[in-house]
Amino acid sequence: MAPLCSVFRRYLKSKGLKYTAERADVLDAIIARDGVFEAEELLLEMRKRGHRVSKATTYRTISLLLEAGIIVQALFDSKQSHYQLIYGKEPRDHMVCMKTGKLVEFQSTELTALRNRICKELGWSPVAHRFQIYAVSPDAPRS
Amino acid sequence: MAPLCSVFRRYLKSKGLKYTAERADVLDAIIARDGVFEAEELLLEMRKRGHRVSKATTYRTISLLLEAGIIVQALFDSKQSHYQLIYGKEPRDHMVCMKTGKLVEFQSTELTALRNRICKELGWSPVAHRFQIYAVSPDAPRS
DNA sequence: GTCGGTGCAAATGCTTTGCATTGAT
DNA sequence: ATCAATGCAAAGCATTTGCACCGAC
Repeated sequence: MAPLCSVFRRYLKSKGLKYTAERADVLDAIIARDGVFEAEELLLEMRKRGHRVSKATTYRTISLLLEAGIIVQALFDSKQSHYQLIYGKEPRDHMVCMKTGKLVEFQSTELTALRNRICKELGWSPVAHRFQIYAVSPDAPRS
Repeated sequence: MAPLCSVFRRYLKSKGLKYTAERADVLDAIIARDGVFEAEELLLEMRKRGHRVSKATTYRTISLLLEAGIIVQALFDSKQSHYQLIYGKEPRDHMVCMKTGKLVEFQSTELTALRNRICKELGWSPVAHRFQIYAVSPDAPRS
């Protein structure tokens, strides 16, 4: 599997765009987080490493990474966007604790199979899906 | 099954709040739409019927209906919130066409069973879930 | 020297809030 | 009288955009 930066570089090249230091910084910050992240967290991560990338560039890079299929939008509860590195990984779904906010990722091939079956019945061609479970984790204080 | 307005009224009463004409208007508009809706659409719907409810009150009422468990947030793709009447209905999931934007609702007991199984394995107690399939509908023009 | 890239600040657009007024019990 | 509800306009907040400047090829 090609390293992420070359995947991104290749994508950019195909669009006549450049792989700049700022774009590399954003990608590095995403790799460092390795999980669900928000735009603001990337800014903090980069600052921590002494890199100053503007908010605008960060958002613009996130946008490119989405287009490239390297990251996807993940959670869907808050108003804020959450993203997640996806390239080279199995798609992951999320379970969120309604009391503690704890987030657990899981994957289920059964789910994908079910999705494909539902699509087939209706004559649609599946592309992707999102599944999020709201639940209470065992370590939540019982009310 | 109790009519929606009494469910709402009962909820409000339990919180020491009132069932006002404006709140009734919002609920009526939601019932009239019968599907996924946005705040702005409710304002239009109400205007169409000659009711003037402010944007602020509409949002405040949506908030109360969410608390009451009468509606839930539905789609999760755009920045905008989408809601859906849920009380007295089976939870419904969504399939969105990536080319035409067409929206289809479906329900799957299998999905709920799968959700419960996943929770059980991890020791969590399931409360709710959301599932959205991204696909291409058969009536989309092939690229 | 032409394009794209960047940062800044301003704009956007949905949603929320502060506040003065109004209404119900 | 008290307590909540309403409408308006202003504020919030994540995200996007316009613009001037910079740099690579």
